[in-house]
Amino acid sequence: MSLCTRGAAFCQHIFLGRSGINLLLLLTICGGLGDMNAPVLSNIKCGECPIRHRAVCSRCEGAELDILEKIKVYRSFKAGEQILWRGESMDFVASVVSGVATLGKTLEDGRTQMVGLLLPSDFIGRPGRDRVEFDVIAASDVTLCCFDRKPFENLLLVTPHLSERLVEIALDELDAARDWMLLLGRKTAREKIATFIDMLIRRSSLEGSTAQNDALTLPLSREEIANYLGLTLETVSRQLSALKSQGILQFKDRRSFEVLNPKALHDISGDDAPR
Amino acid sequence: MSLCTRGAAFCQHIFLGRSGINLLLLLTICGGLGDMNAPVLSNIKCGECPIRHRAVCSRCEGAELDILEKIKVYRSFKAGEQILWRGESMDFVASVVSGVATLGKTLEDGRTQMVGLLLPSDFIGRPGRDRVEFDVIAASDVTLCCFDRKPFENLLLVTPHLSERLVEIALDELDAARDWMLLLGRKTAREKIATFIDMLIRRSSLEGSTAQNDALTLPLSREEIANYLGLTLETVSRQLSALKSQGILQFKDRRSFEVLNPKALHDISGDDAPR
DNA sequence: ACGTTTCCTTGATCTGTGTCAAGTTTGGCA
DNA sequence: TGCCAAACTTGACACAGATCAAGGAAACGT
Repeated sequence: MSLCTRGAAFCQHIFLGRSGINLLLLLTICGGLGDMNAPVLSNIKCGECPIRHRAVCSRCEGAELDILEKIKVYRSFKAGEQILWRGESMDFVASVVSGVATLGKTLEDGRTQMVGLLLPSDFIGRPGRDRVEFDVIAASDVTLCCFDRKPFENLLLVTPHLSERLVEIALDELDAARDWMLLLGRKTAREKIATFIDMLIRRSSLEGSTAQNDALTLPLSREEIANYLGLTLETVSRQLSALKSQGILQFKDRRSFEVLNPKALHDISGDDAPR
Repeated sequence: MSLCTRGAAFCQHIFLGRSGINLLLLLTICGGLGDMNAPVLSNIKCGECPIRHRAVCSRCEGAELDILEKIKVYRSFKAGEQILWRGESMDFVASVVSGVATLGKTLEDGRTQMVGLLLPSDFIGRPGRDRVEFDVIAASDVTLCCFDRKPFENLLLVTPHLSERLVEIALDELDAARDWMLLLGRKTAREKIATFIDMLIRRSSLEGSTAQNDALTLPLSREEIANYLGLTLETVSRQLSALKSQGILQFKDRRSFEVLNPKALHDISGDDAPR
């Protein structure tokens, strides 16, 4: 299926610039074949779901959870696959169960800026909006816990636990977006990189996972990091090398590394409290 | 009560070392004299309120409006006055009735980035959060329609028209923040200025006001524009001069100007559709 | 195992915007 | 009315980061 969606993207861009065709294909695929290349993980029981504590459903219990359990569908995407196109109407909302996805905007001439990073437990979609304002792309293999939009919106109306959490999530995103505006507008390349890694540390410590000795993995390629930070991939590479040669980071391979001096890193980031 | 909180914020800033003196003056004015210089406009009847059609109360009618009418208090601030301090607990929420306010974040060394611009009908404050994450400053004389936070939050719980609109507003802000991330991360100085003026045009055409022949007023100083766009004030000045000498803008004085060629301006902005 | 491709690093150079420094205009106030 | 401070403009120069270019290392398909 990943092949198909890519094909769709292709057609779309050639013929329409944006809209109809790929939707049709997407629909066919999802309805018809299911995810052939991207294995459809069988739905995990909500009770055993690894992202339950932070996801949109975190406040729901008992009967509410049973309903969600019934209408949810897991869906997987291969790394690089496009999950949603800008301007497309969005027929589902979802939580990220595993993997990393990016929200991106692009100028006509191809310059792109990432406007959000979706890590496990993050939410895609908004009540009352059916168009996405950006592209959503799987940065790694991604599994989503999807709900058809209409049923989900109906459920929202009668489930305060759900809508409350959703408002919270939206406001958190707004705060994050504003922090990022400060970064994009005023921080140096060095500060940007430090802030980014600092954020990875914070985020990974939140996931009650095995805090395996400060070992971390970059969820993005150099180019994607550049798009997230408003830099070029060369500058990202140089700054990472600088942090490495200063003994602040140590790389095991291109993607995984250890933070030898978290304090120094945070000082460089320019943010105040460790929060 | 606002006086006390301001006092607290004041001490904090003096001791932490960030732009002390003007705060002292500000305190004297606000605390000592009350808002003498900033005349408290007598409350306008909600029915006659100029921002009703877009503000948080826009969906309310009849009984709901009566309640709001009863708990609202107008409050005015002089240009330059600080309305809220970052980290301060926020004991009211408000709609901007007239004037312009800015949301700003500052790095330790004084670099600042504006993360939002509040024009008439825009809303300050969020349900479920009592701390502000940025400074709010009156860019011009400002009048706010304020509600004490607690009563307002209680009202939210029983007034779907209000909470729906509030969610909408939060999501609009999120979209705006993301557009701004693209601007900050990827646009050139020239494109930034063009986008900014383009936004002013759009915003002013929304206010059903007298569309007086494309005459517009910059709501911000050069330095404030620079902070909004992630530039320096010199660059802002140069880019405005460039647009002037290219016959795209014509200035009547430093703040008010006419757009001679809106099409060219929009093309420069790099955004796609005129929306 | 091999070639091919993709991703990453590093170097050399260029350029847009920041920085520093005068001037100039404007508006408020005595 | 004229002075003064604040706001703005303009110029000269510096520099962070972009761009252009070359090469290296890991991943992938055959």
